Amino acid sequence: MDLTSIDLQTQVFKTLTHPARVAILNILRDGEHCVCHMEAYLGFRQSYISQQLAVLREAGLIQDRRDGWNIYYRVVNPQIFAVLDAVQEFTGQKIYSSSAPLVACNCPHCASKSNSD
Amino acid sequence: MDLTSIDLQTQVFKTLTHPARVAILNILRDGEHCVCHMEAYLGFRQSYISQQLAVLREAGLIQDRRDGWNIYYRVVNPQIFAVLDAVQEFTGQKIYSSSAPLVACNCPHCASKSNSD
DNA sequence: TAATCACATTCATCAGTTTGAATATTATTG
DNA sequence: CAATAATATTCAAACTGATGAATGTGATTA
Repeated sequence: MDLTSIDLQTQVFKTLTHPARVAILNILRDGEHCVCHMEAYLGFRQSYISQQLAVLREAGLIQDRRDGWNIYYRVVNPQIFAVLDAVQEFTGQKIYSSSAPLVACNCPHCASKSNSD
Repeated sequence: MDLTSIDLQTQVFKTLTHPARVAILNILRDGEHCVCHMEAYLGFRQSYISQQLAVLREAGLIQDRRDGWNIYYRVVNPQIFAVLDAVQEFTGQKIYSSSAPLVACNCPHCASKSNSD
């Protein structure tokens, strides 16, 4: 049997073994967000979040886009959410819906959202 | 936000980071199987498979049942297959269907199957 | 009860991951 | 071009997991 093709799958699982990384992906369910969001929402230091973002980026799970001062991250392939959904079903721990409210930071993206509310 | 509830999920992912363990779970898609199956099918030494089975067992993903000389393993909660399905979709690596043919070993279970063929 | 069969556990070494602290980079503004 | 804001990288110590070799256990048969 071909364990090589399974390696591709276990690599994905490896990337998902860290709570902060899973939390980040859950934040990205409703589209792109800047790093300051994750800082505000997760309460970790900036450098720590950047480390986890680097792991997710190198694993090919997320992409970044710069806009002025901010860098916005988004998921490359939304099918990753099906993996998160499945494990949430399995554990009975549905935490995030795709419309989960996020804490606002002072990036232009959030500022405009707050203004329009 | 509650990272504790995410820990439950990352624990599942941790258990799935090993190719042999994912392969074992895929073997268990079509019901219970004895250890000799996994030996025959995966080509690992018996003690190695037992080690991986212990990890899966301690993680609560599989259960065992003794019948004479053989010990049969089965998945506790079939929803785990949805997790495997999701990651196979994500990577584009659909390896196993639930009707994947298995190598026969000389346990009573397989012997009766081989006789009926 | 001794031998055997199927399976489990222990242990030690090696490799990879996590984590925090410190520092670097890059675009933007004045 | 100097200062600043947002984010990234590096490094080292502590921890965790993988692996193989050897051995243990427990049910079964003779």
